[in-house]
Amino acid sequence: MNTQTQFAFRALADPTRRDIVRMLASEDLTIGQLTDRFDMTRAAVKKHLTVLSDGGLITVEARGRERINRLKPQGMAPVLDWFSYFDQFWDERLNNLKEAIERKKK
Amino acid sequence: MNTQTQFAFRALADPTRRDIVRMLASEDLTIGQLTDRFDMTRAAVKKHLTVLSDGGLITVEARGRERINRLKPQGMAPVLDWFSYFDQFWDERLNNLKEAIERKKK
DNA sequence: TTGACATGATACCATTCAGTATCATAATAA
DNA sequence: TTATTATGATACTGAATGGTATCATGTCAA
Repeated sequence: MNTQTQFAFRALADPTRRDIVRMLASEDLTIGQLTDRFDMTRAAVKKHLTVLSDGGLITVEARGRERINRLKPQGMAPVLDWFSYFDQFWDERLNNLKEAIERKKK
Repeated sequence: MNTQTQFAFRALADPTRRDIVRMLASEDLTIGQLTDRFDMTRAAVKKHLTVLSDGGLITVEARGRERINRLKPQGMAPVLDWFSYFDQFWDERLNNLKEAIERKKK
């Protein structure tokens, strides 16, 4: 039903795209700079960036002949909103999850 | 790198599987019961359940000739944990979800 | 025991997907 | 201007994916 949610989930389903998202969390990067960090062609990276853009997870700003790819954190909202559906079950069924997150934070 | 994280993300990337997860949040269901709720064959539902099981999101318990599919909320931990990397970027809405999780942890 | 029921498993099909190769275009530098 | 650089776009390929059809197996009920 909600295509935005679906596009965001789909964008995050690929490990390369999740890596890109993490990289863009640290700094804005051009396609060329991102390509340097992966073992694949620029065209492949560009495709991933298109999927991420469709998923609302990044924005692209043209600067001269370069394209600055920037993380758009709000794009993760639909995904986390989906998880919030489970709030009502949190106490009964997600106790272990909370503990797992807490444990990893220490 | 982390195959469990990848399997969980992949399992949640399909809208039918996310629907199944929501249904199982309300009640445990057999394959037949789930099939009644979708417009696809039992074999297709079974495949989705296998993917969800691989992703650690459900458990299956044999009871007689039936298979009880049960939500395994801890399976979402790897996914939410991945998101926690972006703590610094979360806006208010996303923080609210996170705080709701934290609160219920106490 | 026998038949019906719930599921498992496999083969097959169409589509999507991740990736490459290749060529075109726009901007920068010499 | 001309060469180089950064990117866009398209066609193609192999693998994965979502789905169906079909048959086998185990369990329950009469």
